Amino acid sequence: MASLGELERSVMDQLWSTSEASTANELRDRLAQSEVQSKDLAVTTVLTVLSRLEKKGLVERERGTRPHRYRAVSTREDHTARLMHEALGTAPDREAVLARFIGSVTEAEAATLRRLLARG
Amino acid sequence: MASLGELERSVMDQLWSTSEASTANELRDRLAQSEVQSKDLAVTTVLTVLSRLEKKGLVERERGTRPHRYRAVSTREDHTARLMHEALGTAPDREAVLARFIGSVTEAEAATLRRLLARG
DNA sequence: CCCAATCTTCTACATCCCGTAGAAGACTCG
DNA sequence: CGAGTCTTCTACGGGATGTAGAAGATTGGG
Repeated sequence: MASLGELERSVMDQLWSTSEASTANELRDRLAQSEVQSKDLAVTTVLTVLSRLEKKGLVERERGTRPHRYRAVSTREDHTARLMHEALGTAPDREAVLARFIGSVTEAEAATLRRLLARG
Repeated sequence: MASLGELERSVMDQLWSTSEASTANELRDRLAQSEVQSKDLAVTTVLTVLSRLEKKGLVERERGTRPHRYRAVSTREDHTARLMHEALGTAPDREAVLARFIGSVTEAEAATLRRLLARG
C-alpha cells in the first residue's frame, strides 16, 4: 500500500530522526547534508514530497504556524512493524510464513523475540 | 525491491496455488475464473506479465517444452517472509521493530512463535 | 515437406507514481 | 502596504504496470 520512492524515504528518515516537527526549509538543509549525493533540492520539491507523504497518511502538518511544520505520524518502528504485518497478511497461511520468518532470523533477534514473547 | 502490480500479484497467486508449472493459457483461464472483475485478458498480456515476473526473479520458465511452462521460483511463504525481513532491515533499531511487531500479533500467532522459537 | 494453427517475442500506448521544480497566489513583518 | 517568505498549482520526464496487436518462430497434421 504505502510504498515509498527514494526521496520520500529520505524525507521520512529525516522526520523520523527528530522528535520536533520540522519546516520544509529545515528538511531541505538536512537533506543536503545527509544525502550521499548531496544534491541541493529546491524547497518546492521538498514541499511536494511532503504533500504526497501527507496524502499517504505518513506525515502530518501543523497548518497554524506560518512556516508549516511537518512531523511523521508514527515512529519508524511502528511504521516498519505495520509493513511487516501487511506483508504477513497477504499470505493465507500466516503460520507458515512465520515459520519461514523465524527460520531466517539472527540468533540475537531470536533471543529478543523469546524475551518479548515470554512476558505477555 | 520487488513490489508487484495488481495483475502481477494475481498471476503470482495463481502460480502459488499450484505445484505444477502452468502455461500462459492455463493461467489466463484460471485468472478469468478467479478474478472478481472477471476480465478476460489476452494471452499476450499474461505472457508479458510473466516475462516481467521472470525478470524480477519471481518466476522461472521451462523453455524446453513448447507451450512454455511457468512456475514460481519460491513459495508464497518464503517470498512473504523475505519481504518481512526486507521491511525489518530498513529500520536501524530492529529490536524495537520486533517489539512493535510482537505487540500487535494475535494470541494464536504469538503461540506459534513461542513454539517455533522453543525448538531451535 | 509444407501450411495452418499455435506460441512467443517485439513494439506500443495509456496511466500512474515519483523526482524535480518554476510560476503564481497567499501571508507576514517591518 | 510592499518586499520577502511560504504554499499551492501546474508541469514535465522517466520508469513501472496493464493491456494487447503485429510480426516472427515452431510444430503437428496432411
